[in-house]
Amino acid sequence: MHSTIRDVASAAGVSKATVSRVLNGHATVDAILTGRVHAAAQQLGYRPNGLARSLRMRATTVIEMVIADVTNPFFTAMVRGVEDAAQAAGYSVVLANADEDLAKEARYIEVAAAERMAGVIMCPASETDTRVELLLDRGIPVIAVDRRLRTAAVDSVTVNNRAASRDAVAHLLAQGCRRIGLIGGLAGTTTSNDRHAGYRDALRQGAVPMDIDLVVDGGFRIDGGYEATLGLMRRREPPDGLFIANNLMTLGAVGALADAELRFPQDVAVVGFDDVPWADPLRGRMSVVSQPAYDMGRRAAGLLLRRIQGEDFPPQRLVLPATLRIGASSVRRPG
Amino acid sequence: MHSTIRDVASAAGVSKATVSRVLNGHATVDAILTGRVHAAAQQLGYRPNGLARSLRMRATTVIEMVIADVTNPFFTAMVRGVEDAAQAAGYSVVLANADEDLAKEARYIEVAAAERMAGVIMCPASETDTRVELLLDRGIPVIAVDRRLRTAAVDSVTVNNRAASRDAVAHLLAQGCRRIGLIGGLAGTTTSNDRHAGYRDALRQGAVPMDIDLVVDGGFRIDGGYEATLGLMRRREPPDGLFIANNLMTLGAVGALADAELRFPQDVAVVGFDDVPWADPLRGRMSVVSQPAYDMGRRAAGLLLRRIQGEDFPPQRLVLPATLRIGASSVRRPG
DNA sequence: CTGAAAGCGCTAACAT
DNA sequence: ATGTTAGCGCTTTCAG
Repeated sequence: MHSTIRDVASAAGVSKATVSRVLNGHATVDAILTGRVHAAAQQLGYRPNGLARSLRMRATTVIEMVIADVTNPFFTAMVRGVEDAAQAAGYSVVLANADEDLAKEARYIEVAAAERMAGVIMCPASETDTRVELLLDRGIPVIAVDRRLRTAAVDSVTVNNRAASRDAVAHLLAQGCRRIGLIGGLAGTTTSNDRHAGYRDALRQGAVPMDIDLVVDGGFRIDGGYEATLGLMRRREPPDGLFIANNLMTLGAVGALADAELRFPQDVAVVGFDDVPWADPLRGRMSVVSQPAYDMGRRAAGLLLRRIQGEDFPPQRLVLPATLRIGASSVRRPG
Repeated sequence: MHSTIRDVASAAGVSKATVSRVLNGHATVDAILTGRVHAAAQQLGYRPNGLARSLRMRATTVIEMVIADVTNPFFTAMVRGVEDAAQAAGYSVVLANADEDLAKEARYIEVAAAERMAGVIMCPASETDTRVELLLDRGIPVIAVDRRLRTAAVDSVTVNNRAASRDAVAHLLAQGCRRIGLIGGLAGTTTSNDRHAGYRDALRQGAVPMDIDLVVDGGFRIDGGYEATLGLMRRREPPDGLFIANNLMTLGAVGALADAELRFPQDVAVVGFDDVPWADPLRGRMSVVSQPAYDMGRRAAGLLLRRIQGEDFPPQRLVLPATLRIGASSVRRPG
């Protein structure tokens, strides 16, 4: 079926070692033999068996990226960054969709461990329960991106979630909002916690008492955002401002407000975290905290590649800036 | 670092063969030895090396899914279908993002070939130039999904693109449209060709002359749809109807119409192919041809699994139904 | 029922 | 500069 290095060797009249040397350029080989090897390989359509090679070299050239939700463009933008950096270094990256589900995530971690992948970049589904030790125990380097891990001393690439969230909520206060609702993310993730903390910071600084009834979780999903918003806006005393902890939930919120026949910013001022995907229908309208997704991916890959190459350095915690970008959805008074 | 089968064997006081037999349940092994093996494996945290196992067994348990564009929810919905079917059969699926780029696609095909993946499901970037032979030559089964391949006798799972497109355009004609623009996809893909053909079919059936100036390509991308729409609507004689060959381009078109201060269906009636992602902001408004994305993935995986298991049958061409779902965006006259 | 040995395809000492 | 050999970790005959 498929030819092996052995077939190439005998076709070229040399030893397997010579074929290997020619194809990997590790040592200098006589020009004429080199030619014969290339010709034979070409003619036989030879492709090295990566499995055998990896087994022997105790190293793969594939990176696994475990993302929390393939349908979220924020993650797919990160993927692009990872791919570009990895491919420039000769690695390919395969994606695994954990779907915010610890069991699925664990399965993909097992795959990476079993296939002895070169390294793993992941957005952990949980700060504490993600089974990253299965990788670390085997010496497979791991980088956490977007969300940190509490369990282990792994490098992370995140944004300043807390400060950016504080700014966002402070902006709502400056617009005159006094009852600001929080649509939170997935409990157990650092992004969710940090954004929540930023919300509290802003209220404290603004000397606005926190009303626990205005804090609802949406699980980082469209439906969650939809339900949470509807729930909040149907209260006897609905909020006059809304801070929403991710892009998907913001979309859900927009849908919910439309269904409830409420307008923003008139009925409720809205700020979301992360750019809203497919923003065209809402173009320029939404106020959001914008994140450098592509760059986060690139930096994470850079860190991972250094670890893969065996470089040793203390665990890094890269924090990139996320910035509030104000659109119409939150502006209630001029200036 | 990580323990091998050898370590487990000596810890349990048995041979490697016995460990293998216990762990794979292939043969009956004495209960007491079985217990010792499990205990040793557990205690050492033993995980089989998938590379070595695959090398030996000449078979992996990983499926690669090459998708044309990770940012398109249509593809990610298919991914879910593939994952569910594959995992039920004990396979895991890794994703590769070809980004509608033949070079990237080829690289991921090489990865699948090198890693001897069990099989590949792909949405080929080109009907003719996608290098599937690299897989087929190595006996790795391939299923084309969403788009067919012309090159080889590979199974495919698609929808009735042509007929559904004809219906969509016929619907626009029934609304009184006489100058219907087509925003086409990516040249070289069967979906693009078939949807184009359906458009022509409808015009012919409706005895409406085709105006080549109304046919523009948008490359299946948001920007492409945006530019194409803007270009069409700025003509001296702009179209009164628009058929748009995929969801992303429909979003771009919606944005373009907003920017041009045109309303639909009043100024131009619009039908798109495939559900519009994040439809909430447009909820219920868009007329679209709806595709069973999840099911396409599931069926593709089913076919692939049969091929992987060595079953031999003539190349299948599964065609699932796509159906026109009429919303407000295209309705101009009652009834 | 269990162990010894061979071998999957490759690379890297070690010889020559 | 090239060939020979050993071995990566696993499964699977083949003996016993």
